[in-house]
Amino acid sequence: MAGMNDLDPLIHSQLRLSIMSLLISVQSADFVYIKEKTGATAGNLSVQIDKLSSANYIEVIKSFKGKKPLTTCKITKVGITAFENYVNQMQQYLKP
Amino acid sequence: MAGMNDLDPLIHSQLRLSIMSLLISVQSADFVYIKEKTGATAGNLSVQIDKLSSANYIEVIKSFKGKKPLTTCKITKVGITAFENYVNQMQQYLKP
DNA sequence: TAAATTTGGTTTATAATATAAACTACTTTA
DNA sequence: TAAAGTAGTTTATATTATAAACCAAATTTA
Repeated sequence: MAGMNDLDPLIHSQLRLSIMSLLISVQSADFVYIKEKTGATAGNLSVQIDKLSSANYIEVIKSFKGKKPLTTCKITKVGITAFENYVNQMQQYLKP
Repeated sequence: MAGMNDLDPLIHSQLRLSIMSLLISVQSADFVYIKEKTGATAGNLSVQIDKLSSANYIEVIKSFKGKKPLTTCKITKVGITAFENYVNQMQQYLKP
């Protein structure tokens, strides 16, 4: 509770936190995998991936797996830093 | 990332998390004190205290200090449990 | 002592955010 | 070839957070 810095709102949303939490521990993950892991709807996931991508927290690579579209996500250096900051900030709330 | 349980939305909001985090470590705190510590506006604080109170996460006691109204907040047992659950859940996101 | 300001809030309106539903484009299967 | 499935995006709506406006009483200031 000392500093009480604001939590990065871009990471703080339930779904975006799940996405970042997942991507921090893997090389990359595709749309369907993230969807399954997080339990998000496709629409919501699409929107939140866009936001993280716009902030340059993640990189989105669009390709094809055979004839099906494949959206692959990777966390960026900026994203890693932002997530680490979020973790530190959040810890202050959890153990006051 | 294993279970990926949902975070209690009642606690997850930035300001309500701040309130709960503050109240978990003190006997009680009054409106003005919470307002200063969290940096919230009075309006927002009033609304969020109501929500936590409605969920029985905190107890709100209205009295007077001299001639001025005094709103005192205390975390309840329900609130303590909810906060502890939130902490455990959040930890899974922070260290995947 | 009357007017202005401060205190301690609540209520209401608006902005931001999350979510769901509908839609697109293409592919596979019956 | 019609129906169903895959992999998403777009748009509309519900939820949530925030700010602005307001209120009543007390206090300060001119």
